[in-house]
Amino acid sequence: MLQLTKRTEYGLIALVHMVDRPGVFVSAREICDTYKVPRRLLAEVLKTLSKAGLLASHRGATGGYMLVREPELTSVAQAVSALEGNPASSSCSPSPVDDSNSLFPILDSGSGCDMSPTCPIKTPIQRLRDGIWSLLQQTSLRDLAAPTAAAVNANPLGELLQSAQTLTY
Amino acid sequence: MLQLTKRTEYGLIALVHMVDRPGVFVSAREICDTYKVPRRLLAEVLKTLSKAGLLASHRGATGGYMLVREPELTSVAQAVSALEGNPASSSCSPSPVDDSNSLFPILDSGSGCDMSPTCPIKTPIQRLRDGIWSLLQQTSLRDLAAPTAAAVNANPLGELLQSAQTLTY
DNA sequence: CCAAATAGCACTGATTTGGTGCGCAATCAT
DNA sequence: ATGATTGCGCACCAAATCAGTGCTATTTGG
Repeated sequence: MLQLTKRTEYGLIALVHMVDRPGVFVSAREICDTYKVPRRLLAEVLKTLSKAGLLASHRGATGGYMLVREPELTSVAQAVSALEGNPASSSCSPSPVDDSNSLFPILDSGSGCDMSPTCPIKTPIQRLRDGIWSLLQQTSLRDLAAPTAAAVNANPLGELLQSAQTLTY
Repeated sequence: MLQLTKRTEYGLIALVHMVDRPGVFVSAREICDTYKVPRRLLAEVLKTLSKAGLLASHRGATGGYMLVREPELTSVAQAVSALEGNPASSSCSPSPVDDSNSLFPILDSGSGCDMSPTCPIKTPIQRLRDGIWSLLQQTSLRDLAAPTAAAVNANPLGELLQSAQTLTY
């Protein structure tokens, strides 16, 4: 489905939470106590984000996780890419890319579609995915945490988000 | 996963195919013979799109399916919405909307999140979804079939698609 | 009448997803 | 030192989703 998994949602919750706690290690306990997400699962998610290089971890009594980079330097796409498998493993997609340098395998182009050259939707589907992925790529954790007018304007999402309601919660 | 299902891909293939066959009923056989998609499954998909009001069907020997509206009046979002369940049934989402008038339940706002008011990602997640959905909404079958410069410019996807390669297949 | 096509219903196997159990290793406060 | 706290690694499970299929009935054009 065209939907973020719970794991990804939990991951984004955690990441956004850490945007407000720069420079300190935040434990999984603190996060799950705050947002009522399954502790064990959140731990798994944080572990993954850590292995993906988005978070730094520290063990021990006062341990936890911390953003490795500035919030504006980490994109939602990186989190999604880390938490959900390789999204390019679709029928109309290039063969799986093992290039660890590529954080966005879905963007890699190729010719692995078994329906080509007759498939009329190959490129369209890819364009669709590229569009979605671009959205995620160009949305930083900072944008996600507290979208300012500047962020909205500097971001391709901005136009789309103009009409989005800004809730106070 | 943040990915279109096979059903949706097949559906889009069929829809795009029909963009090039305006005014005539296209059989499932013709489509699956052309693009090598499972016949039985494609039939199921077309049935669904028909029930959703995107396609008109005609039974009998020369029967088949035909686009109900002009290709620019049907959005990818409508197809996705018809072929994949209600995408709003997520944790940070409003309760399922049974309003049949709303083709895009994901866009409906509400307060069904069981994590509010502490959840800091509720609105961000929704904005993300809204952004993705807006992309799909504002991409017509025409855009998908043969994106012209005009379509690209008139479409929010345009900016994102500028860098997308235009393959000849 | 027959062949071709959609409509309806039900079903299956494989994969993904959400979530958990448990022991080990590191680290800090006392 | 030592125990409490925290992350780490590995394996596991149940439910949901997904891709794909079987079969029959009904409509319709030639």
